[in-house]
Formats: sequence, C-alpha cells, structure tokens
Amino acid sequence: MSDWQSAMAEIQRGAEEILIEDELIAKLKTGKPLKIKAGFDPTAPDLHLGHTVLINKLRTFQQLGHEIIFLIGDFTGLIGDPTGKNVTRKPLTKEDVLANAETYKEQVFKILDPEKTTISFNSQWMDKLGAAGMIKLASNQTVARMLERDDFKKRYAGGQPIAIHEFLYPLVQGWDSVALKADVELGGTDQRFNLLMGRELQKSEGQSQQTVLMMPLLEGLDGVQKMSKSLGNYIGITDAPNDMFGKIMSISDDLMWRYYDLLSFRPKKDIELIKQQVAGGLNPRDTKIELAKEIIARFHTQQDADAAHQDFIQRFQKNAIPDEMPEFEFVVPSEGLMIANVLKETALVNSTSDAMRMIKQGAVKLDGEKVDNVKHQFTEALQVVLQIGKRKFARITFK
RNA sequence: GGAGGGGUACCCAAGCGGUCAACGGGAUCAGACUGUAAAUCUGACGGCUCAGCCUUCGCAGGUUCGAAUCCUGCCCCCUCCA
Repeated sequence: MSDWQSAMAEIQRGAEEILIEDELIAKLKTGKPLKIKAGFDPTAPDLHLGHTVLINKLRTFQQLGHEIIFLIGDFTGLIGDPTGKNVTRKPLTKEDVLANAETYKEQVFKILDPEKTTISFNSQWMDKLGAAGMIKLASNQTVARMLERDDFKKRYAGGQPIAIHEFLYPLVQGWDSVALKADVELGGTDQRFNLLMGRELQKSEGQSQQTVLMMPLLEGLDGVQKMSKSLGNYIGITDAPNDMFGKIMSISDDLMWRYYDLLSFRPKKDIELIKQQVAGGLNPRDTKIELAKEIIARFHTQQDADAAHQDFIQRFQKNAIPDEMPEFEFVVPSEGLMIANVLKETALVNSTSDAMRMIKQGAVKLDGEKVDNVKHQFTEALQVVLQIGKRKFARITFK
C-alpha cells in the first residue's frame, strides 16, 4: 500500500461522506501538507465525546503531517447557526469569546498536538470585510439557492420566519474557507450545506475547491438520539473518571463498536481483530473495559483509568460498598427518625413518597441488608450506609 | 380586527357530571435475568405524619349532593382571513 492509500484508509474511517473523494486523493498524492479546517462555535466550550469525533479526525490529519486550523467562529457566533429555535441570541463579548477559546484549548489539546495546531478566529478577516464586502459576498448566492438548505426549506414551507441575517451564516462560513485557502473542511453531516458553500465561494474566487469531509453525529448513551447535553445522554470530556467508566460500561454492545470506530485511536486492524475475538467467544464486557480505559486515559491519566477500573470491579463485580460516597449527619430527636425522611434529606430519592415506593420495591439497603419495614426508625446514635438500587449510596451518621 | 381550534402529570395523549390521582404510549426509576450490558419480563411513576389523608387537569369565580368534564370572566398558544 502506498502512502496516499494508507492515508486515505485512515481518513475514510468512520467518515459518512467525502466530497469529492478523487479530488482528495489527488491532493494527497502531491505529498504537500494540506490545510485542514474545522470551525467551532464560540458559545459552547463544554465538549462531550460527540464533539470529539470531529476533533479525532483532525488528529488523523495532523498525524499524517497536514496543517490543522482550529477555527473559532467568533464572528459567526454573532449570527448563530440558524436552527429556527432561538431567533435572538445575546451577543458574546470579546472577553467571553477569549475565555471560551481558552477552555477549548484546554480540552482539545488532549487530542491534538498544540505545537502543530493553528487556532484562528474568523473575526480576523470578517471585521475587515465591512458592509460593502458583505454585500458583495451576499451577491454570490441567490435566495433560491439558500432555500435549498434543508432547515430553511422546511421553515419556508411551514410558513415560519427566516430572518435575513440567517442567510449570512453559510456565506460567512464559506468565506472562511476562502480566507484560509482551505484544502479540506471537516464538519458534521448536519453541516453539509455550509460546507459546500465553501466550495462554491472558493470557485468564484478562483481558488481550488476544498474537499468536504462529513463525520456522523455520534449517538448518545441511549444509542438512538445524537449525543447532546440537553438530552442528558452524553459523556462529557471533563466527567470524572468513575463516571466515564460507568457510562461507557452501560452502553449496548452494538453502540460499543460504533464508539470504537469513532472514538478509539487504535488502528482499524486492531479493532477488526477484537471483533473476531468477540465473535469467537471473548466477553464483550472486557473489550468495553478496554475502550473505557483508553478514553479515560486520554482525558485524564492512565492512573485514573486504572483506578476507575479497580473501583468498578469493587463496586459492581464484587458488589462491595465504595469507599467514597456523600456523607450526612442527623441529630436524632427523641421520637426517632423515619427512614423515608432520611432518604429524602440525602437526595437519594425525590420525596418521601418516592422513598416509600423504593422500600416497597425492595430497592433500599441498610448496611447491605434489605429494608422491608417501610416505617423503619432510627432512634440512636450510630453510623450506617444507605443504598438505593445498585448505584446510589450515602454514609449517614446519627447523633 | 374577524372566524375557528386548543391549553390535562417530565413529554405525547385519552377522558367531556360521579366508579378520576385521572386510559394508553414514551421517558424515568426499581426488581428479576445479566456483563452496572442490550433485549426481555414484572412493578412503580403528585405530595404527606402512607392500609389513611391532602392538593392536582391554563387562571379566577359560579352551578351542582358531586366538576378535568357544565356556565361566566381572564390569560396564553395554534390555524385560516384582513
């Protein structure tokens, strides 16, 4: 396999679509470092694994020796990518943007090599463009073309408002590619229209057109909907090691393979081998553990990954009580304390009614012993461990 | 401004005088089975001092022995027209 062929294989891994593939091959064959662009919204520096799919692909290019441009859309942030959801958005201050950029760096450089990554802001060239430049830019595209974009089309057909400035978002994103002379732009499949705009604008500016590489949107823990914070099905890259471990272990086997493809840095060959081993009888749980450790080591340390693994074994495979858990203190009144109230106070349950239900369902354990008596009272000074279900614990001291 | 439709628990959605703390589905939680898998099965899913009691069906009043269901006023949303 020649250089460009093996490079292509890595680039294609997990990618949803590459437009146009032959073009990219031609670019790779030149052997020159390519300019790889990916844009990020300056508003949400709170990354989860879904975001890292794209960043991982940037890493691939970086390792192949290409130039990575991590573009922070501080200018585009003023517009907000049109979704129709929030029509108005409060503009970010310069300070906000810079603070967010710092957070980005902190998180992203766990994947990318900081020495070899260029960070730019699109206000750099957009601020200079001016009103006249903006109008000239806008003259490049027609309303009809804009209405081809899926969400615009739907909103227009559905009689929902589209503000004029929303049309500017794709144009500006495309112009970024012109300004950077990008050879490749990466984006999610939902970015298709905007990514293609870059090609069109580059063409009208007489530049060579960027290749568009679209990565899929990673499914969240439920395995169905895309990973997002608002759906609560995400693994944040700043999540604690134990949380990461637990979340990864709870995904389905099918989803595990998906995560391997999109999140693991292991060569594709290795993954194929693991698949064969699992088909041959290896417990998929163990391969899931490997994945969990790899990801934790990436965002924390190898020690953290090992510790999380050990903790997991203690906690779940041996059913032991964890060392660390929230602690509470109560003063026992003369008439005693109802267990349901104690549970409510520890926030292990939402209400005393909830606590009663849990007890009735046999979900509550006191020092490892199941509690049957709904009206169990604490009447004396002692220390106990309360457990609800499999994962929720609290250490309680009665005085 | 005119005409019509609608606001029910986390979400969707029945109910249209009593048997309604309110059908059903989803989400969620717990139990069983497991690999903290997934799938499946079972149960729970307003609050409380929990075999009982209290407060819920946009808001405020009213009719009635009794209302989510009927009447009046108000607020909000949607569709069509201007």
